[in-house]
Amino acid sequence: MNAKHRILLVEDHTLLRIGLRALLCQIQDFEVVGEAANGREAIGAIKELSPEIVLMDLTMPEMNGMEAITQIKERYPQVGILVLTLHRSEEYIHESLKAGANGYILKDATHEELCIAIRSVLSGKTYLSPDISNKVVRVFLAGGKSASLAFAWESVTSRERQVLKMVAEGCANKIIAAYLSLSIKTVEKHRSNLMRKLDLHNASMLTAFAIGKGLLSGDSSSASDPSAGLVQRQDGVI
Amino acid sequence: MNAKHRILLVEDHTLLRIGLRALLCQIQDFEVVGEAANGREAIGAIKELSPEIVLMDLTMPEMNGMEAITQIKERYPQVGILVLTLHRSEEYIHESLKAGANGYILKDATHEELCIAIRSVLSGKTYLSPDISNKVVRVFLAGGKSASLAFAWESVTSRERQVLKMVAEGCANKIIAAYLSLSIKTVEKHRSNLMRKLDLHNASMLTAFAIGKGLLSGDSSSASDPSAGLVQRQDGVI
DNA sequence: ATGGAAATGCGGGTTAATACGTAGACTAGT
DNA sequence: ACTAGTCTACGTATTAACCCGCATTTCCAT
Repeated sequence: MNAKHRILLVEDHTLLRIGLRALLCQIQDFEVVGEAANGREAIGAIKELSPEIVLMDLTMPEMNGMEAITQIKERYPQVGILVLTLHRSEEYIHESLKAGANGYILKDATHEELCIAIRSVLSGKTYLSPDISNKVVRVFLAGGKSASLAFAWESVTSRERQVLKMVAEGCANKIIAAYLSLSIKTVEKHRSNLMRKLDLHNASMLTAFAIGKGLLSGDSSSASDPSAGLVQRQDGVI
Repeated sequence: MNAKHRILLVEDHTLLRIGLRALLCQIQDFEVVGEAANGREAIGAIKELSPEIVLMDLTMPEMNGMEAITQIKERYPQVGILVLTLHRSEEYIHESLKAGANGYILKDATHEELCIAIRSVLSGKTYLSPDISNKVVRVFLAGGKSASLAFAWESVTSRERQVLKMVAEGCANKIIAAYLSLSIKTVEKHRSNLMRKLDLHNASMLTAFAIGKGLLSGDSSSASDPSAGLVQRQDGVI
């Protein structure tokens, strides 16, 4: 009866990780048995430490949260996964829940909410932050309409993603064609297909979409670095 | 000699804030005298609590860190300000230091580094994370070349920013002209001036820049989700 | 007051992007 | 062998974007 609940923290921001540990250790029946700074470490840590629940960030180097969740749920389906992130977008929520997350809570939650969320997941329930559950409910009421965007995205082929990435980086069709050894006409076709599939109607929208998708500049910190996405490929020298 | 150093936490992510409090309270001579979730609250808290040092995030609602630092240093120049953020971009570093920050540390720093940074600022020194000081030195060696982007941005007029925002939202010139009651030619001119000033050469680059600058309120998913404006309250546990 | 910057607007011209239709080559699955 | 999907590519046409110079008005600061 004295056994503490074993918690694993997966979070790349060291200070937040240590802070969370300090916070959770104050709770009588919680025990932080380990920490990991990315998805790969997390999987190793689960094998070794067999925690009951994992608190997981989504945007991390090496292996991101979504992939990690998928792999963890494949190998250790009994482990509860509570996503702890700052991302409010339906994109992340949808992907996380689809990957098998048992809860989704925001980093601006309170201490109390975190505890409630952890206990919910420990007892087998699914916990969503109020903001998050609003979105989920709204999509549910809308008949999963916005899931159509996720569906549309899955219909985008890898070649098209490649083109999308370069478009978002500011490359002109001519540059993309040269870089990928294609005809401009082909690039235009890919671009046109992208816009049709995603229901976007110009280069700006494609760029905003790609950035939101995280196609540019791996980590979230440099996602808000104005100079990060603007690579020097516009020079045209390949 | 038993007086503890008075610390104020300014950070919008509640969990990190509480975690930091728990962390810093473990140090003998540190005392967290207050917390604030944005710049406006921070200024009020300083007036009331007169801390020696402020740990401040940069990206916050209501009033962001940069503005807050400027105002705090105007009114309470004796208060040390240590920026604690996840942003590694020269943009933020430059702006923060220019506004008067006494230190700049990243959220993936360790517990020990945080303590060292706080003590450095308390003793009147300037502390920069190793990664950060590297960048500062590099820019210094390059003769401040990359500060040119920050300078360029300041030369962008408010009307141009307005146009930039709409361009990044995917609006065509015609739409922008109608919305702002302008001639298409004028919009084209603003757009052209923006591209010249910022050294960007098409709509995609403008969009990426604007998103990096945080000119767009919503994320990409809500940008392509027409129903994203609706909100409703709902209980957390489902 | 007078110069400078900002905002607005036009003309003329070039280039790039977008829309739409068509179609061959290739791959993978049935 | 047949089918479906993707990647590739072209043609044609329209629209939007981009570049350059110039002019006007307003407003602010020296």
